[in-house]
Order: sequence, then structure tokens, then C-alpha cells
Amino acid sequence: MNNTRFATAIHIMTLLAHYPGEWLSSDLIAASININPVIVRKELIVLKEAGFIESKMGKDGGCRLAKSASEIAISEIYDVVKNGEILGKKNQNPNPKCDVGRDINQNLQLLFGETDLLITRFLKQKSLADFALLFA
Amino acid sequence: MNNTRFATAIHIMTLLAHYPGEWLSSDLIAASININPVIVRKELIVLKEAGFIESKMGKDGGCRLAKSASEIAISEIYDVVKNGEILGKKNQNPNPKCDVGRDINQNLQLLFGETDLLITRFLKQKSLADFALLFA
DNA sequence: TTTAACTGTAATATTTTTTGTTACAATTAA
DNA sequence: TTAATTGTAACAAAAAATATTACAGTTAAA
Repeated sequence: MNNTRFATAIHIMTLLAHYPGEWLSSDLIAASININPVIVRKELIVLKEAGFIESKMGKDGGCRLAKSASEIAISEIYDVVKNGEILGKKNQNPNPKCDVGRDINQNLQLLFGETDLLITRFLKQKSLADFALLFA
Repeated sequence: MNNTRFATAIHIMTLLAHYPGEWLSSDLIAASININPVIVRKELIVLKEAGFIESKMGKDGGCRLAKSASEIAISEIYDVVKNGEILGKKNQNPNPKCDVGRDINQNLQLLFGETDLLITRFLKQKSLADFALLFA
């Protein structure tokens, strides 16, 4: 995970939580993050599919939270946004003729899985509402 | 962290732990991981600077552990290998004129720091020796 | 009913990161 | 003296991430 997707998603969700009920446009959100609006729109679609937000097309359209910020855990945002494994990629073709190469990926997977579970549990304790409270 | 550095470093260290005392060449290690030997040598240098391994130049040279595998925690390997933040990059220039943009990176940093600490503590409980025991 | 402000989406380009390659000096054992 | 090796630099290629352009479709309101 060497991208900005988690930061971007949290930024979007925090903005929406900060202005509850208001329909915010992707251009406004993009201006706050200072990235391209199309990237925001793509992430909004992911957040919408996850059930966190709802959108309205046309003039005066935009997005807003689909449920209370206190009902959304940071772990849920993390879940929809993470792509690879938390501790990085595995090597693709370790040598099966070697004791270590043969079993390395299976054993790494175990470790990666445990680590991811740990993070998910930790982030589950934190709600979007908690996080949004940190802003003026 | 969307690279193979952690997987590569663990693979290297597991191999060395699996053949204690033996000087393994970077070519042999590269053949086990199935990656380019130069990448292995670069990672070996990092592991050497961290004090985990020692190397011998010249014919019959190679690398071996500088201390017992039971004295090396997985968290230490994670520490030397991680580059960015565990939950990804922050956006570079959030808008300081926005309540959220102004403080987002500081608040993300807090969250990232807590998360990283959690992982470090978890991986500290696991030694290289434990991990190496999983291999035939 | 026309216009302007939006979302949704595709296609493509650019930049950044990661991985691989080639080359060779320096070292060591035999 | 030769062969095997580490250490290191410079560069190339591939993959991933981010940005850009374009436009069809929707909606509110003048």
C-alpha cells in the first residue's frame, strides 16, 4: 500500500462528516485535497458501493453521508480501500526445489493475515465521528 | 508499502537461519527467491548495516547471521525494510484554507503512528527462529 | 426550453516507484 | 594466476499510481 487511497478516502469522509446533510461536489472535495476531481469521483463511487455515501446527479448535485458518522468505523473505510497486503507483496516465483522457497509464501500469508486482522480490529474501535471531531 | 522488500528480507533471513554458520552466496539466495542477485546484494547490505548478518568477500565468500536467530525479532526486520507509512502516503498539498485540509495530515500522522506501533509490538513477539521453524 | 452545474465513466497520458540488468573494481582461496 | 565472490554505480525496463481530457446523461432553475 504505497498510494494515497486511504488518505484520500478518509479526507473525503471527514469532509462529508464535517458538513452533515450538505451535498458536496467532487470539485469542492478535490479542491480541499488538492488532487484531480476525477480521482475523487472514482473514489466516491467505491465509497458509494460500500454504502457509506449517497450521491445526487445534476445541478446542485453532490455527495453526502448515507448514515451517521458514528456508525462508520475507520476499519470499514480501510477495508474498501486496501488493495495489496499490508506488509507488501510476496515474491512471485520462489524456487520450489528449496526448503525455504517451497513454503515461504504460505508462511508469509499466515503472518500477513494475522497482521491485517490486528489492524482491522484496531481501526474498528475508531469511528469516523471520532476522527472528524479532531477538526475545527 | 507495495513492494517485495519485506518478503525478500524475510526470505533471506530465513535461509540464513536455516543453514546456520554457512556462508551463503547472493547468487544462491537469489536462486531461492528467484530474483536478480543485485537486488539481493543491496538488501544484504541493509541487513548488514542493521547488524543482523555478516559478510565475507572473495572466493568462498557469502553471508551468514551475525547473531542467533532467536535474538532477532521480525519487527526488527520490518523496521529496516519499511519505507513509507503502513497505511499509505498522505496527500501532499491539502488546502490550508479548508478546516479539514488544514489539519488532515497531522491527524493522519497520529493514526499512522499508532497503527505502526501496534504492528511493531506484534512483530516483536515473533523471532526469526520461530519463523524459521515453520520450514522443513 | 435552454443553460449551467453536476455525476458517471472511458480512454489515454504522465509521473513515480519498483524491479531488473550490465558492468566492473576490490577481495580472497586455492 | 585464476575463479568465485562482495560491493557498488549507472542505467533500463516494467509496473503502479496519478493526472488529464472528453463527453454523455441528469437535474435545477432562469
